[in-house]
Amino acid sequence: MARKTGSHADTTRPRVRAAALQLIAQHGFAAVSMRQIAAKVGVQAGALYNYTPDKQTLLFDLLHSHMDELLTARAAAVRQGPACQQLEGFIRFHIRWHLPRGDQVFVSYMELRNLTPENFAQIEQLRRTYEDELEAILRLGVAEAVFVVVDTKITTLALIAMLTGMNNWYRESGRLPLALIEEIYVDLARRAVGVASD
Amino acid sequence: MARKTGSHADTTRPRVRAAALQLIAQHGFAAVSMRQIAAKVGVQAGALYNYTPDKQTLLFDLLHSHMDELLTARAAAVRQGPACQQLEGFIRFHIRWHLPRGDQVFVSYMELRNLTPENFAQIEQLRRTYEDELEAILRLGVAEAVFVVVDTKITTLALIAMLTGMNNWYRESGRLPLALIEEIYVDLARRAVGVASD
DNA sequence: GTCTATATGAGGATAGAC
DNA sequence: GTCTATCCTCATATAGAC
Repeated sequence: MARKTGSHADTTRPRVRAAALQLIAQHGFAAVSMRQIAAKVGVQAGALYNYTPDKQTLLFDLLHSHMDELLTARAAAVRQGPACQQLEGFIRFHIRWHLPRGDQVFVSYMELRNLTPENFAQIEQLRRTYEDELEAILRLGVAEAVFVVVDTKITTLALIAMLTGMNNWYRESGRLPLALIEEIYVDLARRAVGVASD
Repeated sequence: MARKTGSHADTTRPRVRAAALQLIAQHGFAAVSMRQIAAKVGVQAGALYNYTPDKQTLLFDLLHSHMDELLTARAAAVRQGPACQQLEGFIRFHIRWHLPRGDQVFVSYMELRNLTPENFAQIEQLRRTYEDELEAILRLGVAEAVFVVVDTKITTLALIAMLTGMNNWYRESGRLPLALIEEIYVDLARRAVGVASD
């Protein structure tokens, strides 16, 4: 496992990212040192600078990749049919994509304030794009007269918060199976937009 | 009269807490130095140690006070009547107590991982106590057969996440008046537990 | 690409004067 | 209670050998 020198860029780069992500999720960006990350990867601190110009860029790359992957996955999902069906699809997509990515989701949410203003603005725009996906569905449902929603923006934010909050407590070893939890959240979302459950 | 040195414990202590809270909310606990806090208070770093044995204890005190104040306020609120009325009361209480305390709420949520395990356990217990307040209402509603809820614990967590998420976007200068937002959330909560809105 | 060594600065915390 | 001065540790980032 421990080789002393040589070319390992292809394997080391993802390992740097993985180590950084895990440590930042556990301790927070500001509390994690480049030395800690290097130690987890198994290299010296100086070697990290082959993969990132500085610590800030490392954080930005992690968050940017996260949002890119999320939006790419969402774009690949089915987004057709009546609003009620699309809403259910969005909820299930969100849960299935976010729950297995605890560290990424946590870091992407908690470390926003450690981005420089320029980097923050970029990430925030991507986040907004994702939220707009849900709001568009709510608007569609209102237009179809199947959703009863006072304000689509507020309801969107409330639903997103509800969904994202799952990552704070969900554990695979928990009391309820994921399938049931998913059903509960689909039901909560349907109720939130004023659609009777089936 | 403006003295440069002397006894200012009564005024300095709350100023230390206020400065720490604001800086931590803005930059994060690990990123804030004792020197920064001292500068904001207008004293030298060493003087802070008259008010806290160390930085960790300062954070713990902030979070502990926050939870104490929350639970005290909640205990003083009306908690009688049918479940439907109690639910509405809880939602309004939560919003009215949390929204004006942006920094405290943010710090209390974001800095949990920077507590020592012992300190974390204490805060977590207080948080649980608060959540149990809401779950008790849901259980009551189910017992009264006016709420239709698959799982009271999950629904409790979903509602709390929805409510706490408000702090992330609500601004006094925002698009909608607080009174309307409150109505929307009361309505969302009612729908979540399966009660038709009025 | 990784190493060792280091420049340069900031961090938490303490001691002792006033 | 606050100040100044300082100890000691640790941080990010860079330079140059291999």
